[in-house]
Amino acid sequence: MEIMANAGEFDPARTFFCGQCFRWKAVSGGWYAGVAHGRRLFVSENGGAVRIGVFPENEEGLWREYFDLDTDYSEYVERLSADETLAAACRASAGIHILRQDPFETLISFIISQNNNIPRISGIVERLCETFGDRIGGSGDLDASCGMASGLGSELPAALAENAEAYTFPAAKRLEGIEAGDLAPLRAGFRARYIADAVEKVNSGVVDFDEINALPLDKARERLKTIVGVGDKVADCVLLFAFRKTDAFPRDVWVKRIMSEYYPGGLPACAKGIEGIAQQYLFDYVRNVRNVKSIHVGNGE
DNA sequence: AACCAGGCGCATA
DNA sequence: TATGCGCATGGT
Repeated sequence: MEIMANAGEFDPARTFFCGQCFRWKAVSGGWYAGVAHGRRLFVSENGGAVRIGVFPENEEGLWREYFDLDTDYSEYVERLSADETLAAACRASAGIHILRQDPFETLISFIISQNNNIPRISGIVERLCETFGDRIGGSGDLDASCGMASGLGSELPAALAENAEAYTFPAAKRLEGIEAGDLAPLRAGFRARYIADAVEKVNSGVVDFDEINALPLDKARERLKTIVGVGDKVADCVLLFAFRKTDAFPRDVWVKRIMSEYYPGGLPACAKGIEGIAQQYLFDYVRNVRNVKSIHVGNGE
């Protein structure tokens, strides 16, 4: 299917590699492959048109929501550009969209992310999916997808054939009763017991995503933090990347460095209410655009 | 061979 | 409230 992104800019690479998700990868022909909502998904963009290769084809609304294609990001950029540094970050990282990811997947992924690096985070998440998820992209799906893809240009079938097989992220129910020891194949280290605690609290209803979604930010954050291994940063990642609470403001070490360098007194007034959006531009800016070595690292000189 | 990685829990003052 | 340290694992 083809969808026109509202107000132009949607950049798949910026969106997928700005640190909000861990399962998307670039494949051939300008396509990106990922898994969401239990589907194998291929995406490309050209001149404002977002092409989505997925089966079944009749869920456009779902993908509009997942990719946030109906939000006008130029309004965010315009607001944030009142500040010089944010303006530069927005320019450099144009095309970022905040995905609406599954809450459980986001929670587990960012528990895994703590004191960890991105390649290893992705590896642990992938092993979780391979071990406990459902295999998708079998030959039946492939045939259906190739038929579906015929209107999307000749590039997709090649990209698809090479990357057809994938595993869904397991639902919490699938992991019911799991203990840290059962997660040994993931090689998640000390995070295994955090994952187990999250699974237990989600399945028992102690942590209820619908309730959390309806709560104001502070209350929602506190609820998530009842899970062992979830602090302010992981909680805010869930609130921003799963519930799209734009005032959530995950402070990782990179954002902290930016804050101490540019905003010792806090974000400027133009970011009020959209701190999370500002955070994402800033994070991508220092990690993927600006020379990383040029940012002030450490506390001394 | 130390040091680091999208943090967090716990101990200590 | 504010520091400091250990933590599993894997890559430089």
